[in-house]
Amino acid sequence: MSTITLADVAAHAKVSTATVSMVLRNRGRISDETRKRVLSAIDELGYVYNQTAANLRNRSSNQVGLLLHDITNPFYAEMTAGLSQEMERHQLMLFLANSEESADRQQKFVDSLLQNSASGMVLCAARQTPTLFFETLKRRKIPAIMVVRPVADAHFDFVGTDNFLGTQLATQHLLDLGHRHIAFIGGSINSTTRAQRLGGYTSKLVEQGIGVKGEWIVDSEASQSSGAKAAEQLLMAHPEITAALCYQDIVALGVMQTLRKFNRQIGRDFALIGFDDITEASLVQPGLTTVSVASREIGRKAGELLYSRIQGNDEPPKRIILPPSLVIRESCGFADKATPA
Amino acid sequence: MSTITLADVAAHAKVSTATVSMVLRNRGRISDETRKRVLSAIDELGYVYNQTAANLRNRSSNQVGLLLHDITNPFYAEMTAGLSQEMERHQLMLFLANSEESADRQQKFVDSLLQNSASGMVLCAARQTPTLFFETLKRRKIPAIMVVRPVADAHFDFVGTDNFLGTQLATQHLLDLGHRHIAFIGGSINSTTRAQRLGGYTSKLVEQGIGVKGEWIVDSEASQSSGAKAAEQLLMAHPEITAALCYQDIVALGVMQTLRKFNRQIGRDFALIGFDDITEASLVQPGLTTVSVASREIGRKAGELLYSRIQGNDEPPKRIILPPSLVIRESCGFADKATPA
DNA sequence: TTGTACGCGTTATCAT
DNA sequence: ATGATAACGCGTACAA
Repeated sequence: MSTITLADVAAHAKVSTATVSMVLRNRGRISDETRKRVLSAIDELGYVYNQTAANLRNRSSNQVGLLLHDITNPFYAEMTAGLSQEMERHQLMLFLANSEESADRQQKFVDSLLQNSASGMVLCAARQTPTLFFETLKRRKIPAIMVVRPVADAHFDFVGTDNFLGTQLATQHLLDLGHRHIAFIGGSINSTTRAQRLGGYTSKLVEQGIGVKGEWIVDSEASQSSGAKAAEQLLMAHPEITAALCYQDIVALGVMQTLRKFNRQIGRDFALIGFDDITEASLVQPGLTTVSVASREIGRKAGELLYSRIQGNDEPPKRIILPPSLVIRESCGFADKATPA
Repeated sequence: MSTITLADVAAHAKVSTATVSMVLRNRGRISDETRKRVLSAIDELGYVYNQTAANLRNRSSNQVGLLLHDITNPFYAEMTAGLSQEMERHQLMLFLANSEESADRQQKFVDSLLQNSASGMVLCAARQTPTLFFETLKRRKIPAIMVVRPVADAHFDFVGTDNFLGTQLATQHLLDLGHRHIAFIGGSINSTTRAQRLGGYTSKLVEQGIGVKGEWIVDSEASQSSGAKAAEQLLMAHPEITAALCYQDIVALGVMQTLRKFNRQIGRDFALIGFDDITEASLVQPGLTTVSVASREIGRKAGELLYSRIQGNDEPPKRIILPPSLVIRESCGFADKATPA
C-alpha cells in the first residue's frame, strides 16, 4: 500500500495541489464548494498529512526541545507538565532529553534539535556547560529559553524563581519563631542557584544583626541520603542548632530522617524548612514547611515566552522571575510552640 | 546567511553530493583521501545536516513518541528516564505527551506522530480509550509498545509488571503474620490493573482456605484523601479488619491518616501494604511495606523492545512482565509483633 | 485557482 | 574499486 499524497487527493477532488494545501491550512480564499470536495476526498482516501515534507519546504518545524538533567526530580517533572500543556495548546511537539549533567549529552541533543530544524528549545543547562556552548547557540539564532538555572550570558531569555527572596522569606519565618541558631543545609558549592539561596539566608541574618556561622552552612548532593548524612555530621558537631533551612525539599526529607535518629521532635524542638514544595512535602509527617516556587508555572511561562519568540517576538531578552511563597505546614511548629534553645 | 547544503559541501570538496552523503552515513566505498576532503569541507563550511530532508527521502525518521497520562506521577517519571536513556543510546529523539486521561489528546498525539513519520511509540493508553483507537493504530503498522496498562488486544507488545503476583506476595506476607481479616482498598472499578491486583489477593485467600468478603473490598480514586475516606467508611463498618492491602501507595498513605484518626497503631495492631514503592513510601512513619515494581526497568525494556521492532524484528507480539518484589518496611510490624484480632 | 519551481538528502544506475 | 548523474520523496507559495 503506497502512501497517499496530497497530489492524490488533488486528483481525486479534481483540483490542484495548491488548493488542497490551502484547504488543509485554512489559507487563501477557497469556495465552500471545493473545500467540501477536498475534505471528502481526504476522508475517502485516508490521506495522512506529511509534516516532514512541509517542514522541509518551510525550513522549519513544529518541534521544540526540552533539556533537563533529571526528569525524575519532582520539581522538573512538574515543570515539564506545565510546559507540555503550553506546547500542546500551540500544536508543538515536545522533544525531551535528560542530560544527567553531561555537557556532552546536552550538546548532542541541541545538535539533534538543529538537524531536525526544531523551532525552539527550553534548557536547564548542565552545570559544567562550557561558555562555547552558549556562544554557538546564540549564533544559531534559534529561540532558546533558559529555565531555573540562570546563565551568566544576559542575552538569553530566562524563567525562574527568585531564590534570594525565597530563602529570605524562610529565614524570616524562622527568626519570627524565635530561632537564632539556624543552619543552611544542601546544594552543591559551584551552583549559582545555591549562591542565591544562600544569599537570601545570610543577608536576612545580617539584616537582623545575627552573625553568620560558616560552620553551620554545609553542602550536599540532591538526594535524601546525602541530606541525611550532611545533617548528621552537622548536628553531631553543633547540637546547639535549633533550625535548618534546606536547599531543597529532597534534602530536607533526608534531614528529617536524621532528626528522628537524634530524637529531635520536628516542629517541637527543631524547625525545618525546605525549598521547592514538591508533592512529598505535604505527604510526610509532619508536613514540611517549604518555599513554593510554582514549578508548573515556570514551565507554562517558559512555554508562553518560547512560543512568542517562535512567532517572531524580538523584544530584548526577558527575565521572568516568579515570586516564591512560603507554604507553612507543621515542620516548624506553631509560633507559640517554638522552643529555641 | 543562507543555509549551507550538502551540495555546497560537495562543491567545496570537489565531489558529488552522492559522495558526501555516503561519507556522512558511512556507506559505500569511499577512499580515505576523499573522505578527508569531505570532512574538512563540512568543517570549514559549518555544514548542518538536514535531518528533515533525509527523513522525507527515507519516509522515516529518528523520532519516537511516549504517551503518558501524567509525567508528574513519580512512577511514570522514573519510567520515562529509563526509556529516555535507551532512546539516546540509539540516537532516537523522544517526543513526550501527557494525555491526562483524555482519549482525544491521545489521538491527537498519535496523529502528530504519524504525520511526522515517527518510527515508533510507547503508550500508556488513557483509561477510556475506544477500541477503534487500537484498531486504526494496528492498521498503520507502526511499532507501538504498550506499557503498564495492559490492553485487551493481544496484538500489541506489552511491558509491565505482574500485578497478580505482586498482590499474591503481599497477601501471603499478611497471612504469614497471622492476619485473617484482610481488606483490599483502592483502584477504580473499571481498571484492568485493579482486576489483576484484586485477583492476586482473592486467589491467595482462597488458596489458603479463607473466604473472600466482598464487603472488605472497596474502591477509591488515586489520591490520598480518597483513600482516607474509603478506609474510614470501611473501618467504621468493619472494625474486625486487622490488615489492608492497598491498590497504590498513594491510597495507602491516605489509609494511614485514617488509622491514626481511629487510634490504630500502624504496624502494631494494624498491618498495611501498598503497591508501587514510590519514594514517599520510604519517607512516611512508619515506613510503608509495599510491592515494588521496577519502573525504570519497565522504561528500559520498552525502549529495547521498541528499538528491535524498529529494526524490523517481526516476531509475534511479546509480553514482558517484570517480577515485582515485596519491600518490607515497618507498616506491618514484625512477625512476632503481629497481634491479629 | 492553478502550474510549477523549490527545499535538500538519498540511492539506484552508470561511468571510469 | 570509486565516484558521478539524476530521479525522487511531498508539500508550499509565487506568478499567472
